[in-house]
Amino acid sequence: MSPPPPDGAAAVDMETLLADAPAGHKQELRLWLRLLACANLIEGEVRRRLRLSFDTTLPRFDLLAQLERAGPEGLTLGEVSRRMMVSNGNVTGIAARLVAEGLVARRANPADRRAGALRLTPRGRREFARQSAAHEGWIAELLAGLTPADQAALHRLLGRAKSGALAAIEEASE
Amino acid sequence: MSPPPPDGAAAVDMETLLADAPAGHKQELRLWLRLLACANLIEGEVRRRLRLSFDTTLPRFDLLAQLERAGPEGLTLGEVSRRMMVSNGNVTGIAARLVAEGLVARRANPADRRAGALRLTPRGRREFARQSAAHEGWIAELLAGLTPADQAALHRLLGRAKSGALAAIEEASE
DNA sequence: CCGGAAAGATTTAGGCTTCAAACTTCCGCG
DNA sequence: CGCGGAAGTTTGAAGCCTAAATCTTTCCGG
Repeated sequence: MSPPPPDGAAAVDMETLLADAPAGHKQELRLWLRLLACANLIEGEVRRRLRLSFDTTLPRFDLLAQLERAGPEGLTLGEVSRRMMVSNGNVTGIAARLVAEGLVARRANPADRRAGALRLTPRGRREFARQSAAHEGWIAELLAGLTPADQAALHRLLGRAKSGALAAIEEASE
Repeated sequence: MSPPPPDGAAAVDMETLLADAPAGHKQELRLWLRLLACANLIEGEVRRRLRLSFDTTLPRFDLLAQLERAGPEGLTLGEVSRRMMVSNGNVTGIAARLVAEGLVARRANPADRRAGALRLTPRGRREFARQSAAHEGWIAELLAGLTPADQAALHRLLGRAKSGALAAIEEASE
């Protein structure tokens, strides 16, 4: 999603197309497509800037953020995977790259040799501080089209949507 | 994302964590994390159901949707890539798999041998109809936590957010 | 003490995604 | 005509992601 596909042509996304469609179609579908388009648009731009400014990726950034938040104790791989809401095996790979880059260190836990802790190295901490500051600015910039009141309202509605979806998922998997 | 990671443990996502954070942090960031969490939650569930019910994926479904909407003329690869807002090379691979599965056919264009058209096969059309009906129901179900008024308000706010983000991206790339 | 279930982590196979580099075909201009 | 750039597509390298299988270590009940 990052860059409006290499060909610089006018992007006609699915959402725009559906708006023109025969209509009559479900309102929920239109809402969902817009939500998705909106999230993908912003996420893509953030990914692009992470790559251009810091030569890194969103998953790497997210993992560093988890470790920064976790403090000096660090986190196990499993804990990181739960917090990032991604699979276990996925974290193995991302962590391996960050270790190779010297931003993250693994320390064995003598009390439980299965679970080693992941921690930021000093360099990792410095690097994340730089990235994090830029990231926060980007988000503010990308959401600047909304007034604070809009932001609050959107936050509230998304909260409802999230709980509703969670309930639906919960119910479906019984 | 899709399934609360294989380990069935309680998911503590980044958004929840940030809410607990020292506070004082930017409102935009909280909004963004919630938007992302919400979109990922729903998208993940849709992906999961597509896999379980139809043994397919979201990109495949999206590509079929584009072709269905396009009518009997079909679309070139480039046109599909623009509409799906993904890279050119990406569509090559997805289309190749759909062709191998017999849901999509390529037809050469004698007038321009570079650009062949992609079209649904009869089987592709039938299959998409099945998937599409289920998909629409899923979305309605997952968004059922919102009243129609909530949905309308959310749709409107997301429209503003999208335009604002587009403007910011536009401005940044000048 | 010991045998099996449970937990943490890794591996494997397959798919999606991007960017950048190549390739083919088309088109316009000299 | 013929050549160079533009357009459409493909390929390759790298990374992200999942589900499922596997391996190691721990824990617990008998």
